Amino acid sequence: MPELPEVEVVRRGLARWTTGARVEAVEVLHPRPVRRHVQGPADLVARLVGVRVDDVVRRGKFLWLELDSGEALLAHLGMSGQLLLEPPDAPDEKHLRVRLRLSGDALEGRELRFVDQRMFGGLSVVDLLPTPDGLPGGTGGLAPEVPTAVGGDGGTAAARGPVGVPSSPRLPEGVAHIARDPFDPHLDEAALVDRLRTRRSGVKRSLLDQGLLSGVGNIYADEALWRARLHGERPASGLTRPGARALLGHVRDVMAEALAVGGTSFDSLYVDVNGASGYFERGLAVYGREGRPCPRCGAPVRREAFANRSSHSCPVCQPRPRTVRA
DNA sequence: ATTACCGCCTGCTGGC
DNA sequence: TGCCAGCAGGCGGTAA
Repeated sequence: MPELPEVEVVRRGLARWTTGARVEAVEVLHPRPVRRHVQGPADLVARLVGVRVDDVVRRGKFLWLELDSGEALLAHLGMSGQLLLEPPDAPDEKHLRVRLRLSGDALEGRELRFVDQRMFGGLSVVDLLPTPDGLPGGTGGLAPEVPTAVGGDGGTAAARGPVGVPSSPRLPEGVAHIARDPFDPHLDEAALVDRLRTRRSGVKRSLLDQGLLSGVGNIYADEALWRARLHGERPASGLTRPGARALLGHVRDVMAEALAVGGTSFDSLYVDVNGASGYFERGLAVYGREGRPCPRCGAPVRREAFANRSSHSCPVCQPRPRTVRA
């Protein structure tokens, strides 16, 4: 399930190999992943052929290619989307949805493929609009190399290192409602802390609200809450300012550690542009580990229903809040 | 404005 | 063996 670290790994791969490339041809093999391009698949193709990729930018889990036409190829990986760079003679994946033939020196002939089993994700071409505040819209450019080291101390240094460079001060149409993410240098953390503390819903639900803070999904929400020793159903309004700041620090830390080892690959559904898995699964303390010992206290990890999915936590380190009587 | 829930998708697993 | 319910879950839409 691609969350911010996984999308950033993909962004870096695309930035490295497709910046400056030109789109030669586009083939839409399934209509569903381009459903958000309201003018239809033929229009999407027409807008892409002949344009050049100027930058690859990410905000939260949204990713886009800035095009020299003034538009953006906007992508969301959803649950199972992949953007792969492959030789044209590689066999088509079973769930290949869109193929983009590109020309560019760094590509060495490879084409870009959007592969998506469940089709929650998709591609569209939309206008690039100025940001309301005039600040960069997200993280772009050629970031430092993704470290290939596996294991080690979990990437404490990486948690403090640079994540990317600012993009142009533009956002694709329809992305303005997505908040800045924890790696964005223009995230207003004080304002976020104050806003978080006005929320009446649970702190996990708040972390997952992409309009408040973007990039956090179910995995990293559970991991950050474990680090902060908070149960996800604690009301966000009950956080102190230092408590909220500490929680955001844990969100940033766990995501930076995951990024440093290529992200989390739970099943084969998340891979980088070369098809390689990430290694952070071994860094997870609670997510997907029901019944196994809490790394901190040894109590068996608990799984609870949460909004038609699951939450994982330690029953000792993260006690449930007192049941609130209506 | 905030909050919560539903529907969208496919593949896999477990129970009967 | 086959069938089906349940599960994975991010996000847009909608209703309260």
